[in-house]
Amino acid sequence: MPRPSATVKTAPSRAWEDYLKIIYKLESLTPANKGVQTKDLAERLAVSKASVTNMLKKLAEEALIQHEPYYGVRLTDSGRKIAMKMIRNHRILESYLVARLGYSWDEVDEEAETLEHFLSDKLVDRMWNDLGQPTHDPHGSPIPDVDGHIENKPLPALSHLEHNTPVRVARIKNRSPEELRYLASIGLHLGSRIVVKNQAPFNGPLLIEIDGAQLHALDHRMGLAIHVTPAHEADSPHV
Amino acid sequence: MPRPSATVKTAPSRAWEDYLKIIYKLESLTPANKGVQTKDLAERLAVSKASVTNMLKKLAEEALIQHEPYYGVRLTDSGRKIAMKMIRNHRILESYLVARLGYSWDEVDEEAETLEHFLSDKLVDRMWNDLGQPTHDPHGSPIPDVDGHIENKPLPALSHLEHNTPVRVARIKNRSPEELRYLASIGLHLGSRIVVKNQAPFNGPLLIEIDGAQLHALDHRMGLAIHVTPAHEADSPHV
DNA sequence: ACTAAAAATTAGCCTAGACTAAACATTAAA
DNA sequence: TTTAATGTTTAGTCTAGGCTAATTTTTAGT
Ligand SMILES: [Mn+2]
Ligand SMILES: [Mn+2]
Ligand SMILES: [Mn+2]
Ligand SMILES: [Mn+2]
Repeated sequence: MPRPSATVKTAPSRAWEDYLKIIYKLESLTPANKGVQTKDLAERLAVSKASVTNMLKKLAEEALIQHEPYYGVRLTDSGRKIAMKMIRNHRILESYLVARLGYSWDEVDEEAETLEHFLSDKLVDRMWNDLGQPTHDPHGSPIPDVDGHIENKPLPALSHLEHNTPVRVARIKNRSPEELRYLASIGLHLGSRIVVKNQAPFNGPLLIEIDGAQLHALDHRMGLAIHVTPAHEADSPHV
Repeated sequence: MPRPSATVKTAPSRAWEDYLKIIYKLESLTPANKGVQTKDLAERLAVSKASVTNMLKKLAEEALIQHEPYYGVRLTDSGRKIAMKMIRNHRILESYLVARLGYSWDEVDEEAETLEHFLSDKLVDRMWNDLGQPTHDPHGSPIPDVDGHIENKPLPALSHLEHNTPVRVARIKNRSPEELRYLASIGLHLGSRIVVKNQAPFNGPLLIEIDGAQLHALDHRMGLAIHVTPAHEADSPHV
């Protein structure tokens, strides 16, 4: 590696960017009075807890995070900016692969997870413009703008809905390729009209109707990942 | 980094791939009885000679090259295969950026130099098919096929031509973005019809006519990088 | 044939970013 | 309130891939 001189500011590495991105994602799942935990980062990044501690020290030195030992970690503005850039790169690339190169929604994440770190601003910008400046990716997740602002409208999950109220699928979070393929196979896509008929007790499976057709039993955890808007609001919310 | 276990074969790193690619490129400039020199690799890769020696040892251990100390280095079949894959990735990406995202030929190399290492086979294949399975990149360089075979037709350079014989530009090798922009600015593109009117002595500049229009003085070294076919052979050879 | 220059290697060092094992701090349970 | 479990940090290692300085080998010039 070309040794980065002490004075010249070197670009953040792939590792740093992934840490910052995951911290961002875990922040939203963290109670407001706590920071993101070392353990959770270690788990998501598939790395030892000691490695996380070690990296957090470096990120804190560069003022990308605030790290209070034993309390947890929070992004600073500059750290958040880098995280948002990764998410923007990721989601625009995923959108492009689906729209222009025939990828399906279960294939894009793997590709994007690596490439997000190596796409130039120019390339991301050109893909985004070529697509008509989309605001959401193929999973319905919002694309941050170039300044790092992101839509943050909380949408209810299928598992938390009143029964017999029609809704439309607006976003599907964090599912594995296998699960995404399964959803597609039962006809559940972004924009699908869903009616929850019933939920079995003890966090049991949901019974749902998809586009007025067949009933399907859907695992409770899957229902947590599927976020919806009221059916009347927008017929096909983003895409 | 996830420690690669001793038994599981790990993918070659970016550094290894760049070494193999540059070795491939230097092989064609090396006399048949010699190997590629450490010094030349160090220069092209912008690393120290000691670093090269060090890496060559590792590449030789994996049987990607044959390294005879003080003599030089040659690719093995498996090393060449990796080199060709990088060149294929690089050239297909460059082609795609020009054809689909409005890049000009001077902008693509920087992007491709990094991304070549991170593109999946699937993505490269889809870009290639989307483009209609091109055989040459935007600089006229041949694209290796998936098995690593590459067209190897030696084309004469402008600097070595008979005067007053019309030719067409078929390939432009290894020029900087600045030089490529200059060539475009004087109307010299792939497929341009050129007549060399004169060459000043002592490797002096060439006097050339471009598409029957104005005369331009062209530096001898630039003329070495511009390769041509006879004007009658194909009107617009690849592109 | 001898010597000087060029090229290559060796030896020793460094940083990034992993790891394990052990020590320490906090929280939850008894 | 003491203890056990959980989470975090520290200490010490390791590999990849760089570096410089010193040494060795080859090549070229006289
Ligand atoms: Mn994704
Ligand atoms: Mn990533
Ligand atoms: Mn190139
Ligand atoms: Mn490269």
